[in-house]
Amino acid sequence: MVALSNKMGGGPVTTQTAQSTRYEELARQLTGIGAVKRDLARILPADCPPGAAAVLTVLDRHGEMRLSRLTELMAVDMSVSSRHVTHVAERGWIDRETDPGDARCRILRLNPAGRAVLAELGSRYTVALERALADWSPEDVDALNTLLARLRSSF
Amino acid sequence: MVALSNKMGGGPVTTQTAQSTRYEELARQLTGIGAVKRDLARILPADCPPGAAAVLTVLDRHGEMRLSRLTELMAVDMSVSSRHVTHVAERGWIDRETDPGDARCRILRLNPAGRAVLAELGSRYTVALERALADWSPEDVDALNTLLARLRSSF
DNA sequence: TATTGTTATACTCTATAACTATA
DNA sequence: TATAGTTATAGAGTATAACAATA
Repeated sequence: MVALSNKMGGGPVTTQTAQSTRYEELARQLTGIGAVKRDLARILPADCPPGAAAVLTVLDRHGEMRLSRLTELMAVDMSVSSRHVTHVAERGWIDRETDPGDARCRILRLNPAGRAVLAELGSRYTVALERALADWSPEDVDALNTLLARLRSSF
Repeated sequence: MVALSNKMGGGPVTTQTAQSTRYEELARQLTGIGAVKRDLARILPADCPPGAAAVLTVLDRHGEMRLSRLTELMAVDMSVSSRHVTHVAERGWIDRETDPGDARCRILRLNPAGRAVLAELGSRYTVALERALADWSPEDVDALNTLLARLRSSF
């Protein structure tokens, strides 16, 4: 790993300075990607802010769970996920059923109304991204997805 | 473009549903990347929040400019960049000099103090990313940088 | 009158800390 | 006593709209 990280993409061994630049560039790109995220957030329905959409998405992908696990998957503080969950529960998009094994916990479960919201979100995202990435090959989109997933798991 | 966007990466023609999934996956990944950004934001100096760091970075990359151009490059509303600029100017990291050609504008210019802050930021980012991405090849980091840059320009 | 910037206000996300209920 | 979750509070980012100054 150390040896590899000392090689440039297209050439021979490089300096520590060039190494730093590569990582600094990644930091810059991640900062800049905020604009893309803001653009996507703007297309959400008015009563479904990004945090609420994230709750629905995680429950759809990983199935029913307790708040502690949702918190872990969202990588935020539990106070944050708790508020987002309250938001989606108040709108009837998830059900909260007391955990039979531990009365302190409730099982969070996506319901049909939540699935409908999720379908609407997916549709809007798809329309927006299809338009923006019209000149991307599917392979490139997949490559970006793969690298982003790997980046997340590296943290 | 349309023909291409109807092919899967590793197989034959696919359905509209699978197409949507690819874009929805990208939306999910972009949402999830927020956790990485929060991690990186945590390593910033206390008096240099992400918005301030972004101002310094853009001025370093693109040279002196007026607020209107900075706003464009940061892809935010001018009210936002104006506040960030005030923040870094109050700390003496940039100079604001009246534009000779238009008294409404001021030229924003990174000064030595700002460059010192920027060097510190770069150092912290590099340390954090070197640790987190220890098992990444330089080629993969470069590939991610390239795709992220392309994503930004597609919006 | 149009443009550049600033500021007031409001909303969302986030974390820390104090608190409640249950194990 | 320890853990799951809630809520109060505060800080940061952002956008809209009203405003000031200059072109």
